[in-house]
Amino acid sequence: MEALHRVAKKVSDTIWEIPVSYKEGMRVPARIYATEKLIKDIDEGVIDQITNVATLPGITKYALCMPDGHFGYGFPIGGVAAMDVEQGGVISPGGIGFDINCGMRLVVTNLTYKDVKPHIKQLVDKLYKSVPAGVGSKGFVKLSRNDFRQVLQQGARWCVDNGYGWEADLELMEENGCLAGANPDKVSEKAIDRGFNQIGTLGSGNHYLEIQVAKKENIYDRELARAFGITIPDQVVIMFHCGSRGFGHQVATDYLQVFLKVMESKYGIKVLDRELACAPFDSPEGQAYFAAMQCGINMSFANRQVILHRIREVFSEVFGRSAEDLGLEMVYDVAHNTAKLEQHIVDGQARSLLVHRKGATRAFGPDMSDVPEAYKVYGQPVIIGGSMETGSYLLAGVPTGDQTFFSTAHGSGRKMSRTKARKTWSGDVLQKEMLSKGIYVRSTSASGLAEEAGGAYKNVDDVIEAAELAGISKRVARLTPIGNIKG
DNA sequence: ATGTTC
Repeated sequence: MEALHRVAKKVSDTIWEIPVSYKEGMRVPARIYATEKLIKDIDEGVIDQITNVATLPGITKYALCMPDGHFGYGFPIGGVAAMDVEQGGVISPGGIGFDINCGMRLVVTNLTYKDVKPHIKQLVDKLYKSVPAGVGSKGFVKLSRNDFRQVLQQGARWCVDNGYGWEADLELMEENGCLAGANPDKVSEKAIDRGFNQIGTLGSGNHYLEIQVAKKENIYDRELARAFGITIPDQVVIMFHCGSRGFGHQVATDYLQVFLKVMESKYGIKVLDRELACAPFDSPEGQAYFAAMQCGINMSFANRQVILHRIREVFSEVFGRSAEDLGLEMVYDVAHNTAKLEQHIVDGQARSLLVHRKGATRAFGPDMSDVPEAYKVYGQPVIIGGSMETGSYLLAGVPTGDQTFFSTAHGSGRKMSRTKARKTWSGDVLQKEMLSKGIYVRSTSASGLAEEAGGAYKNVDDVIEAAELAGISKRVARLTPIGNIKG
């Protein structure tokens, strides 16, 4: 993009740095991760947004934008910002996203493409019924509001204790599927009302559940693939993408209002965009949002856990074998809309940082804390949802990820607005075209399907290449869709 | 993303 070439210094083939002189108030430079090829697809607005982020109190080292970055609410989607909580660092809902702990889960099977192909229509049709999708969808798990508060505190553990999943699942999730700081007392009744019947639901927009094939020619690192459970040629896997539904949305909405009231009057913080509303992490308001936001994180882990349970039921029914027998085991579960307190070394000093990742995935390298024992020597699995037409990726974190506080991309990244995508494609035609390409897709909404057309996204291969060249994650396997339920 | 404009 012309504008970025003009304002940024090219630090390497994949890093563009905008200096603090670009805009008054910038505390640190902004860095955008992209190859020359990707630069042309980056929204002009991303430059403005990421440099706004660079003015926030406590921001450390850089305001970062991942290679799938695009325009978002306040922060770009793909934004990463680490705030030093001992230096007045802030917490900002715009740096986390409305869909708190929107994330990805990947599950393997011991089936091959040949095994699954004759059943794909039946599998997708049954999954479509079992995993409610679309706006306003309700789950089959019937909870009281007080049960739901337990879910908010316990996350995926609640599900396993109540028959939705296996003990071994918990080990294979970011944070083991639960953050301890969640406090339901900091959540509004309205948020509880919106969320208590949404456990086990997919949602809408770019949320989906997909059956994919790890084609043998698309394995980039055989050792890592094996470690992560991809062991047979043309193995079938299941990937899904969803979040905290109306619950997380309400938590974000509630605290944006709280922060707007106190930000300037009580804390003297001025932001360049109201969408960057924030409060000091160490303030009562900041701590309350942090505790409520962790409820959103736990709700979302629980949501994905119940969906996994439903997937196991459907596969078991279709193949007439138990889920254990079908090898329906977790690879991993990653969050890509969070802020988490982490220790990082910055210029040789250990710092306590609140790392905002908004449309960005944590990608811890080998031997780091919270990487499951089974993956410790390899680094954390990173699950990248591409578009439903083109494909997705399994990656791993790498030691050189420290440059982004161990963060990488989260998906392909939109390059076309939803409005424009709706005008460009017809959902019905797209569905037929995808079927002819070997992808059986069902959606609650034809226009919603059109919004998610592959052409509305950047090329996922380019995004992943940029992340690998930059040294923030490495490719393990590319995954090809054969069936998709789109919310 | 979102009871898709409290």
